[in-house]
Amino acid sequence: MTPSPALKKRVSPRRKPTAPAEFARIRVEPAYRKVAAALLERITDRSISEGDRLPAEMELARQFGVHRGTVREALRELETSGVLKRERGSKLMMVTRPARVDVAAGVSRALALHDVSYHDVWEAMTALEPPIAAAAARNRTRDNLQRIAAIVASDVTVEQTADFFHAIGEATHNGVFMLAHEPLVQMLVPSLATLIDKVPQAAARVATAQRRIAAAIEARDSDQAGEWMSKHIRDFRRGFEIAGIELESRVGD
Amino acid sequence: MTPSPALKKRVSPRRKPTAPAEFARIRVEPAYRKVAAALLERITDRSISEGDRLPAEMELARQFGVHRGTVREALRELETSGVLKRERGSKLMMVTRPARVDVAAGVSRALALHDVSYHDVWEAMTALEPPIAAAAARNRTRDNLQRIAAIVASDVTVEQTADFFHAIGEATHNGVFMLAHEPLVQMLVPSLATLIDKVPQAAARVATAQRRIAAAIEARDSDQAGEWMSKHIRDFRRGFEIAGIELESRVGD
DNA sequence: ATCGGCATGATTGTCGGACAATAGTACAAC
DNA sequence: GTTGTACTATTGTCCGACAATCATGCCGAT
Repeated sequence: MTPSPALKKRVSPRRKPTAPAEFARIRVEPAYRKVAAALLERITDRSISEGDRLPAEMELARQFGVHRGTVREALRELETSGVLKRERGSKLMMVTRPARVDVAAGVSRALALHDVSYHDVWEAMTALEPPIAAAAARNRTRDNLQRIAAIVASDVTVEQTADFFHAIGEATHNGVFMLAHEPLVQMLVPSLATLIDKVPQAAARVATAQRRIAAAIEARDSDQAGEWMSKHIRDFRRGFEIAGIELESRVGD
Repeated sequence: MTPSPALKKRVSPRRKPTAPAEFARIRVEPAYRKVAAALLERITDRSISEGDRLPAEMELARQFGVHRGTVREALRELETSGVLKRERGSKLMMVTRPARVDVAAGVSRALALHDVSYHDVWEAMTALEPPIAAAAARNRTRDNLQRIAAIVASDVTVEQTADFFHAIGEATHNGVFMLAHEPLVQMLVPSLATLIDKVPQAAARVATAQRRIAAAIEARDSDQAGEWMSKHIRDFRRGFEIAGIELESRVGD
């Protein structure tokens, strides 16, 4: 191995704990992870900030004193966790704030692999969406209102429904809410298709609910907004039953 | 470039849309991402299932017809997204379901980078935790009860508080809930330390609330569980104010 | 028969070095 | 102004190599 200081250390790892004194586990972290950690720290503490471009791989390799391949592996990590991205066909990596939709995609995947059922998703939405609608009613701006109105005015489709939820989330002006209900919506989307397809009255009911919710949000009536959202979500469940979607079935991908 | 069929294609990418007919963007995906996608698909559709070991890197490289370095980059992606892991000091990678805590860590990081404030987190907890407690009251098993009792019986510390929330989450038996409130708890944890430190009566109040909530969950009284959790969360806010934690300040890392 | 030790092979982590394809840029030609 | 050319920087991918580590099986001592 060709050493290159500081990062080259490798320590012999654990061994079956045998006798008296308990030792702390020895962590042997590969260099690529250290590099990733080092970069991530600079990003989270904002010494490299949003929109900055990262140096070229070669340059990073030089600075860290590791091989370019090692840097690349680190970059892949940061890229998947969403803090690095490449803008449209550019070569250099740019520091970004993880896009909600990407983070949510990861969460959705995790949930799917954890065998959550439609019932689980629905239950969570029952709990989460009404307060979100209420918060939206409290915090919405005129811009939010416009966006919501535009969506409500258009035909009910799968994307339209997703957009609706999305816009409500935005209107809360609370990043936690936005990020929290994104995965739920993502997981629901595929089933929405069958729902709109198989339940004739679905589109109309959804449209009505959306209008009511939008109106309440416009009026800053958080109670009403929550109420109607509550009904809206309950309606989804009825829709599932009518469409013959088994509530206990795993939410597929 | 040394070709190796199937994955070696590279298409010349987009060019400024100039005139009449709009063309669809052409996606030029690097091989490492294709490899990652291919592996991920086999994992999400369960043809490689939980606990299976992945073949060695060389073998994968052979199968995909790419270089080992390329495979490694793909593996790093899957590793960070949590579907691959290495069991304690083993060499081969194992397929896993992303651990909640890891997924949540990513979410927390994203939220932190999105400048959410303590108020945002608190608002989300206000909305989310009471329904979770209610669901826990409905779905808890005896095992959950035991675990909760054990936690409530021990001294209030930062970890103890986190464990409490964790245990409540488990008791819902709903993966969505578990995953949803994990990031919130993670983001709260650092501030809990100051809270317990600076507010003398905090520990006692927390302990009381925990007991009440636990009792309601044991009695399967979901309304009461929600009620008390609601109070509990409100209390946190008061604690913040007393401790002098600025609600509008960014939740640091 | 069991156990510690040792050679052996497989696998990962990391390195050096190479080259084609692409993006950015600057400049000349139409 | 648009188009084409030339040059450079950078990424994506490859080849090949080697040390450290893990798993395994063999072997001799107890």
